[in-house]
Amino acid sequence: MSAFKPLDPLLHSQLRLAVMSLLISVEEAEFTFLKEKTESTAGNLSVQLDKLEKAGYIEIEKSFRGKRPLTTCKITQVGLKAFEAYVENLRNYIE
Amino acid sequence: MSAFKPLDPLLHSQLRLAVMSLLISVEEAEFTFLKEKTESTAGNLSVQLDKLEKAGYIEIEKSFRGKRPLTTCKITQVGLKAFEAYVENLRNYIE
DNA sequence: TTAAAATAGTTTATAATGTAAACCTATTTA
DNA sequence: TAAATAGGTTTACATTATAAACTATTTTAA
Repeated sequence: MSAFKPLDPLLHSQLRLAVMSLLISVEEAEFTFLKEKTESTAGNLSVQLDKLEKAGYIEIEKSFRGKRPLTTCKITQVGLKAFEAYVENLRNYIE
Repeated sequence: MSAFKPLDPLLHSQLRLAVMSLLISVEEAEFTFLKEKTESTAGNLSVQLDKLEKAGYIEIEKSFRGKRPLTTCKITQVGLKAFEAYVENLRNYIE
């Protein structure tokens, strides 16, 4: 019942979890927005977004706003499911 | 309000979190009990218990049961506070 | 008008971390 | 008495997280 199931290592990471948490509520967010909200460095954020994308948890779209590059992220269905499963699992550890 | 405060790295670890979770409910547990419940290897558990002890989150007592070594762990007040703070913080990420 | 600073990131190097394999010592069993 | 079991610890390795350094473009200041 309250067995400790493995916690998805992709989500059990402070910054990636914060990113997913944000993406769940806004459903589309810019790189700079995520950077500000998570108070992370750009380098760290860039790396972690890549990992989430490679896992299929988020989609990253690169475009331009005016003349400047613009990176936009949104959560996928796979990502949403994974997040929910992670939270459900985690509850057995903290409740 | 829902800022992402840093998650205590000592607790944001699958095995250590499971151990703390167990110790909160039983308040005294043997090495082998923790090993079984967490389904960890002895080596891994040994290392993680050391870290928790060095942080002052648990107390480890070594004795003998009959002729065999017996390692008993219990959570400290510091550990309890840290766990509660961790969980409180974590809620901002997952709720 | 060109040097400096800012924007929006990516790549790379490093340090920390988690994990299991290998190891140790004593005890029990065959 | 040899082999297996109990109860761990130490160590080596591979994975990670993180920030520093870097790239490329654009805006601002002198």
